Amino acid sequence: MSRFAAIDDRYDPHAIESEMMDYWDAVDAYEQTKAHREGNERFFFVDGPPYTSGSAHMGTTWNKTLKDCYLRYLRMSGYDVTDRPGYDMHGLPIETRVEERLGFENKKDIKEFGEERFIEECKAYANEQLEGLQSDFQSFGVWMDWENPYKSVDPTYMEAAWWAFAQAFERELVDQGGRSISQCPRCETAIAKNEVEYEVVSDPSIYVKFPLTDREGSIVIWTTTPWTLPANTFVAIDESATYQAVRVESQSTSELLYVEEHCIEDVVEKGGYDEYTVETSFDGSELVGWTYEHPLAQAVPDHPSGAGTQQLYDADYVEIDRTGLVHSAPGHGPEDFQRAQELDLDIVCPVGPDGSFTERAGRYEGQFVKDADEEIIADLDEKGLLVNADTVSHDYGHCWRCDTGIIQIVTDQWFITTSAITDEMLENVAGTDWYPEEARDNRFADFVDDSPDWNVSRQRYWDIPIPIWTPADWDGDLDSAIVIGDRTELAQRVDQAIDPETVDIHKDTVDELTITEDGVTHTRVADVFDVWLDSSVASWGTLNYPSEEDEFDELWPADLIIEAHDQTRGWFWSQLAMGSAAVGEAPYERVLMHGHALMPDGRAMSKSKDILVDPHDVIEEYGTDPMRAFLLSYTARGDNMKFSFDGVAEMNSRLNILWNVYRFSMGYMRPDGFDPSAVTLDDVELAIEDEWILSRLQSTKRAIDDHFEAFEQDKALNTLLAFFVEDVSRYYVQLIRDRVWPVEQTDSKQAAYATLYTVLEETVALFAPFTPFVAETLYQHLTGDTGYDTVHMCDYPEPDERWLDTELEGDIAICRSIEEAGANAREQAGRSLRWPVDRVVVDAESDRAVRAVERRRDLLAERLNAYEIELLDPDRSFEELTFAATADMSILGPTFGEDAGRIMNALNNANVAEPTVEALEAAVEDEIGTPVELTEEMIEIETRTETTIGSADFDAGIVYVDSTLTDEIRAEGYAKEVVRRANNMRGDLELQNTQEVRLDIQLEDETIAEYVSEREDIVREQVRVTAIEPVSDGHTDSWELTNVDTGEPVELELTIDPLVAQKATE
RNA sequence: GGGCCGAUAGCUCAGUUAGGUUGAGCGCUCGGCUGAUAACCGGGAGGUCCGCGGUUCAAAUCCGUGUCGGCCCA
Repeated sequence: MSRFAAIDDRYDPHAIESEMMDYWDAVDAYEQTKAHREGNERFFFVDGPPYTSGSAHMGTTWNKTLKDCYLRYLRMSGYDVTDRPGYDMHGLPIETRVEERLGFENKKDIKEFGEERFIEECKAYANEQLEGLQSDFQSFGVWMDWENPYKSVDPTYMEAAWWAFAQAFERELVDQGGRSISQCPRCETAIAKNEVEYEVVSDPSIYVKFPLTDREGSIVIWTTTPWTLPANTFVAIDESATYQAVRVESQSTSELLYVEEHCIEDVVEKGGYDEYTVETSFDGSELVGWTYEHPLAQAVPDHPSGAGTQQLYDADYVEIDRTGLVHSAPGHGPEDFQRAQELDLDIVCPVGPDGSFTERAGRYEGQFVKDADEEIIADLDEKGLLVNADTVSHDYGHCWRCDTGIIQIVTDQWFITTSAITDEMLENVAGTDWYPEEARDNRFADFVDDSPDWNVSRQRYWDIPIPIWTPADWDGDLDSAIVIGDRTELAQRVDQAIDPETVDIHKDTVDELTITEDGVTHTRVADVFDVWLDSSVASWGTLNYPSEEDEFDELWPADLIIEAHDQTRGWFWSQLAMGSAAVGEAPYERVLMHGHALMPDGRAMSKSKDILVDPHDVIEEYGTDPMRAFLLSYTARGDNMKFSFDGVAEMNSRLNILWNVYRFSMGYMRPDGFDPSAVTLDDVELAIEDEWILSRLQSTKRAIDDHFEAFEQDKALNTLLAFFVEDVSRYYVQLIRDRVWPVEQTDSKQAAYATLYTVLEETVALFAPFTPFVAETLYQHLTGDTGYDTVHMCDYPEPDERWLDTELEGDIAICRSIEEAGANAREQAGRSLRWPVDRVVVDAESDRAVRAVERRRDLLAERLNAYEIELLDPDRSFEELTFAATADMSILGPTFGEDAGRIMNALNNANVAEPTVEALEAAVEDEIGTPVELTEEMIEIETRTETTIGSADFDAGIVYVDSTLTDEIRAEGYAKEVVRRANNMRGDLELQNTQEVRLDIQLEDETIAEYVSEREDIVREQVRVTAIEPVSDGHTDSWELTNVDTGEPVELELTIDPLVAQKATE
């Protein structure tokens, strides 16, 4: 592309995005960019693998966009960055999708279909989904190593999990045995607590009497799961609570019930008893050891009945709620299980993996547990043990995939005993840096501290097989179990001949393999891993460890990971647990934890409920760069992001300003043949505004660097946008228009071009990590064949002290606030900026402001269109004014205490003729009725004018605009009115900038015509007029001016004739 | 039920570490410019700082409490 080639009139994100995609492909931009940094310092980033189900949602889009922004930034900063994307492709969610697809209802269907075929179907499904995600991510402009993603289903990766598990086993952090787990009865597998989703459902709510066997009466318990009563083993109470024996009576009966004292009324009401009397009080501790009869003793003859069962025990999970006595079934609930282990009680679970009662459940055998509730309640009623039966709406856990209500049962599972290394994990966490920092200390550390052992086994098909082989009739002794750490070891030890390079190690393959050692044949345990274990090994799996060792030795642990806050329970935790268990270290050093993408109204997005914003729709409507800019302009440090279409549109319009500034610049540089390599900043004499914008550029780069260092890409982007929109577009470009307009190649013009070029070239590079498409387009147009093939090969621009001048920046900041006030004052005076004013008076209150005005008087005069700038230093003030004051509360407050507020108001309202403390004291006394003693520190005096002169405050003073008319002003003003109309016509005629014309001016008012002719020079220069003369064959238009003195309308007719010769050269 | 995070202009967010009269962008509105022109620029109006209570001369800011939203855990 040739330098300064014309760009489209309008910023069209879609057009440039598809153009740049093709361009990047054509020049191998990504590959070149990576090669460019090869051999530099390495940066090890690990991509948290998205799950391969469905297409990318807004949360994933935000996540990947953040990653892309930081990776591009790091690469431009010189690092050789690892950027291998990953995909989490195993697990129950994919199994259930495939089951749905095949029309399966439960595990039996899978067995009939064949495990091997089912696994193939899962693999095909996961790969299909992966393709969709890859192309989504690419369309978001994300640059990662798409040719070479890590996939959790590749044997090389699966081996990383085997290796880690074997390490943990060697460190004696693996255990096997019965535990209370959450079971999905449809999927027939244990599911992790974090896979349980809560939904409000209606369940039975029953109060049941358990008759005491060593004394009169019954204890009362409450439960929402009648089906757990067959497994009742003990009842828990709170030792420190007070329980009471209550005599309850109704028409025919009178009986004694034991409940916690605060629960009596509720139980009496529920039982429908007419009267009650409290007979005795007991400390909770007195109840321990009481015995009762199992409430379903007849229906369930084989109920838990070992030593110590059907007794009352203290337990810390008891809440004073309902009855204060808690039915405990260690075969179901995890807390009950744990307490029963402590108490050495029998643990009985009469429920199978499919949720139906086993023979130990007696009469209920074969029924699905929830279906048996009704019969159990009826049986209790029949025996007179039911106090009350009702229903309750509450949150109940459901399977995350198939939405079936989960049940708690005790089954044999494999664990990594993370609870044994809690301290080590906490120590490892302390060594990591989190952004935001509080997330680590408040949220993550708490979670780590509380986390129980990690159940890593699942009774399913589509995941990494647990690499454990055990002898027939294994007794549970871990010493006789064989754990395999990789494929090479597998090939060496199994009885069958396999090739470690090609063997697939999914369940269907490894289940066939046996290991015979010392005459004993071992077979593999049937379970597969929890899918969370897959991604927990990503930090070495992504480096192909253990099959390749070099990269692991050099890079591990990860320098950075970037994920959302829901990963505290997920990937942040699982990686820490696995790293700690296998290697004793955290696998990451820095964590950037962002929030969730919410709906515009603040609701959570939910695909299943069809509450979502689809990134594809956003891209289609606004384009990728505006979407990226929007996403990146939000803080990535913990907070959620409310998606906003208006926000994306806003970014679109900012990028449009970017586009227009480049178009404006190149529109002059091109015809002038400006050559940036021949004319550099060192070759020209810079004007004050050139020096200023160059300094602003340095300050901006410095701020952006600081923000990136702190993982505040939002502030970096907002700083950059503010610089470009406010400093470059709104100020610098406005200031240099007059310098680049003349046809002549002036030194001033060259200086402006050299400056502008520097600013533009560095700015596109600064934008590159945020909005790669528009940055690339503008870079290519700007540099043509002289630059890199892609802007992403540039070094990220660094501040250059040589151009930094903070004093000048301060001056201009003050001048701009004076200009702003001046504009305001002009509005009051009713004089538009096109008309010059005789004088502007700046009443400066600070020495800093005085210095700025003294030094930048010319600039101010030009910007304010004033013939003269009059400066009043802090000692002097503008006559014809009254004065007011602003209170300084930091002094007023401590001095006057509770009166300070009233005095402040009085001061703020005061209007006095002299700027003295005495005058203000009088005014304040007048208002509040009591005398006060003020000092100068308490107040800041300001002026107020009531004359026709316009005035307005700025940060450090007041600006007055004197709009008195003079003939000189009239002449210039009317001439500019003509210029405006003439140039309007040039625009209508679509004349080129350099096109010269002849102009005929017809004004009906002779006085005004006289004024215009006085300043013909202005018209000639600003309309590129060669001659002002009668024109017979031009384009004519008529206008209405206003007579500034009378307000009367004045007729103006202009005729323009473009010169033919000029046309030809254009 | 518990932990963490959040609530400030019509919208999106700063300001809370360190108490001292609440800011920006967008939108709205009025205007300017008319050589970036379906662009660009300026002025203005918009606030119970979620409610209640407390500490303090003074609270958006500190403390307590409630409500609503998000994440996590039960």
